[in-house]
Amino acid sequence: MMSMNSKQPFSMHPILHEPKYSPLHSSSEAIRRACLPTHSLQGNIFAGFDETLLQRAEALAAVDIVAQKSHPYKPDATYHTMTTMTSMTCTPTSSSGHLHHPSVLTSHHHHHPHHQSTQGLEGDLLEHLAPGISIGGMSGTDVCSSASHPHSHMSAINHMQHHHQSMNMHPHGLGSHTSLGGGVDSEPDPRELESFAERFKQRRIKLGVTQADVGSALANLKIPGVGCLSQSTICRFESLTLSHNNMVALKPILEAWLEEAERAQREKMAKPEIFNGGDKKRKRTSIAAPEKRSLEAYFAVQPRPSSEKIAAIAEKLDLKKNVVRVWFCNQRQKQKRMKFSATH
DNA sequence: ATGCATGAGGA
DNA sequence: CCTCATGCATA
Repeated sequence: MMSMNSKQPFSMHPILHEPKYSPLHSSSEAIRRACLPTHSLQGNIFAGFDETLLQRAEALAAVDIVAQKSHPYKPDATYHTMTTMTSMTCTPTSSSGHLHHPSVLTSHHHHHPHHQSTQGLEGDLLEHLAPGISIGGMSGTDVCSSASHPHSHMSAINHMQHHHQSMNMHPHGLGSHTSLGGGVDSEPDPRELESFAERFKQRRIKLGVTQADVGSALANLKIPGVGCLSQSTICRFESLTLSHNNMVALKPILEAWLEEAERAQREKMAKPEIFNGGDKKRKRTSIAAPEKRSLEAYFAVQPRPSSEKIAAIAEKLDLKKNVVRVWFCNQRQKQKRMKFSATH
């Protein structure tokens, strides 16, 4: 309905890239892979019929189109994976499968202390927390600004030369090992995350702050290891469309922001001032519907095609190989994304 | 709210 | 090359 998207300042510089944090990859990966065997079977079957595979998939895709009105076929095999003959086994409750500790995010990052300070520090404070509801007026456009290159980007949050030891814990959250007495690592409790996300969104709206504002303001909180985040991420957090680990990692940060923002608002209200800055940049390649249908069909049969197959698919669909590869990566990510709403 | 993309880090 | 966390550009 209403897109409260009033601005999207930031765009960070691609200059720093140093070490990096180390999430919990391997573990979840291992688990995931352990669940794959099912595919191998069919993988072998199809291995000798590459073309058959492709044709079959395409045919499937074609059927899809027609089927939309005649059969109860679902065009988005993507999320259902295998409509045909595969029955993935260990995925259902996979949610619990890949949750480990929230060691994500850690960072360094230099934030420029920008601010042309308009007035006292109060306004400043507010601006920091919510660039949109600031008093002095222009604030929005300074957070992690730097726009310019049509492609500059990189991960903002991360590293810290700390040893990212895997003191991982189980979905019980009793790690408890002395890691700060704040709440940096909370319990991997899905329900808590879910309710927090809802609360967060509501209070955020109450504050009259957009998702983009939150993302920007985050950098000003100067929480060790935290820079700004994009509107996308805030949105995904609120809608729980992030991985569990990601949610767990972001929660304390957003929680901190929320508290500060509300505190700031309490001590001084301001008039919302809207600012907009617009500058265009990169162009997003869009995959046409037909191609997308084919890709989905391929994905249904083989979510992880080899380089060769990707190349073949790319050629058949007349798409760049990399586009196809990335598409598959993204599909996999989507397929795995935590939809606790469904499983919890 | 989402689609396509980048990149670090891990094998 | 993959996974994961994130982001820009869009619908």
